[in-house]
Amino acid sequence: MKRPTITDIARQAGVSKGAVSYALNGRPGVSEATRHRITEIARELGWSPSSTARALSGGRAGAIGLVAGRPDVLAVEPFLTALLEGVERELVLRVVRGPEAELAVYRRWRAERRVDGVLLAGPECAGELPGIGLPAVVLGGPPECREVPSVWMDDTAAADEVLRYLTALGHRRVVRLAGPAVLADPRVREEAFRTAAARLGLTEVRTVHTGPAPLPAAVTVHPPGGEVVRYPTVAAAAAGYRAEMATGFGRSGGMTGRNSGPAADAGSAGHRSSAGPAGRRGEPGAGFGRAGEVTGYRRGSVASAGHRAGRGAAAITAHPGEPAAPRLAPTVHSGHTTHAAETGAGVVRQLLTGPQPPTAVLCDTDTLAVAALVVARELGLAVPRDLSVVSWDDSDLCRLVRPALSAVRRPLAELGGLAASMLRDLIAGEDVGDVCASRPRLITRGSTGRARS
DNA sequence: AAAAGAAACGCATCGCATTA
DNA sequence: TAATGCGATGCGTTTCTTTT
Repeated sequence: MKRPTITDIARQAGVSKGAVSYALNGRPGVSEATRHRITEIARELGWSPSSTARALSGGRAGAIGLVAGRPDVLAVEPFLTALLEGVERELVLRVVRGPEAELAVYRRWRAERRVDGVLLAGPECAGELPGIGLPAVVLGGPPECREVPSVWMDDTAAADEVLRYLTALGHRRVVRLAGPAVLADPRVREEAFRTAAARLGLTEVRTVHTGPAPLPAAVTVHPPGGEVVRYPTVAAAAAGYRAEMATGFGRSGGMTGRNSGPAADAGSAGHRSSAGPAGRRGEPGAGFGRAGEVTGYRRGSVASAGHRAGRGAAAITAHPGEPAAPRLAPTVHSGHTTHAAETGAGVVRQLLTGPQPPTAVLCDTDTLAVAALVVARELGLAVPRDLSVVSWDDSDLCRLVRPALSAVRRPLAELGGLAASMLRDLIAGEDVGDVCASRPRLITRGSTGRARS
């Protein structure tokens, strides 16, 4: 049976389609009696608006988009459900691998007018969105890109609360397991962690990366013999760099052919867990200048982050000194771990069986935290007697495992709601600023206890 | 003020005319 | 006869202009 339209309602009510539209949209232009009659007939006929017709008439898709990178993480991390609970809008969801694929989706959505705007699950592509012409809001990240507003969470306060709590329990050797966090910028978390540790005088805390290392906030490419170019994001740098390569960097010298340079294989190595020339993962090494600036960023580093930059050996400089950007790992290695939990478990095993094992671990995701629990059990360690575990994500998983995990509860639904609201305003042409969601809170459960002396 | 009527939105599809 | 090009039409809704 054909679905009823406003034409059917108009015919039955003896009015024009325009009158029906006004009546059903609560707009002035019809009498209350006519409005009531039209509303009743619409209800009797079971009318509901056609979204395609509205999109046709209004020039709007009536939906927003979310591109989720790191499908492996999505498969196991429950954050998305909590986030979407807050969004409460028609949402087009797409899963891709890597920033380039993500940007391609945005361009296609824009060309097809598939969505009116997008929520960005990270800051990597934010700098590109204004150029593409899609209104966007960055989720979870810090206010970093001036063109794109962010809705973010105060990880600094959360890190402070966690470290204070652990310190009060006597913990001094604390390791942060930095995983492939999806809705937070790992650089901000790292900075928050370091700052809080410094404030508490904790000298034995450190970060170990179990997934991709943080990406730089801004990138400068120094092509051999060419003009220095500055890009707001790694994605932009890779795209620009590739374009430059196509034209041969002004046909200058310096092209040494395929896989030139010491880091040329970084991209083809798949998931690399080791750091660059400095050796230890997650710590600055050779090629680093003073704190806050990294020089000599190698081609392979960018390529491995999902941006195949092409051939050549241009020097690439990351600028973590840009807003809210702490120190960087020396090499941006494999952008996408395929088995986050297994990788995390391996790292925890190394930590706990090595010299000076930590008495507490703070895990970026609940999956990592569960992996830590499992490994501790494998090694015959009791949680929390021998090891305290804190998750930086509080999902159902944290309550289901035994012992239940102490966790930082982040306001994900609130974040989603705020982001959707900001995006709606942005689409309507209003000015939107950065917004900070409620402060994350530490929920203590059975996985944390006094440090073993 | 209330209501009617027409135009517009973007795209797919159809039918007709023209050409090879 | 087949292929191609082009204009007309319809879909459902909103919005603007005109009329009562």
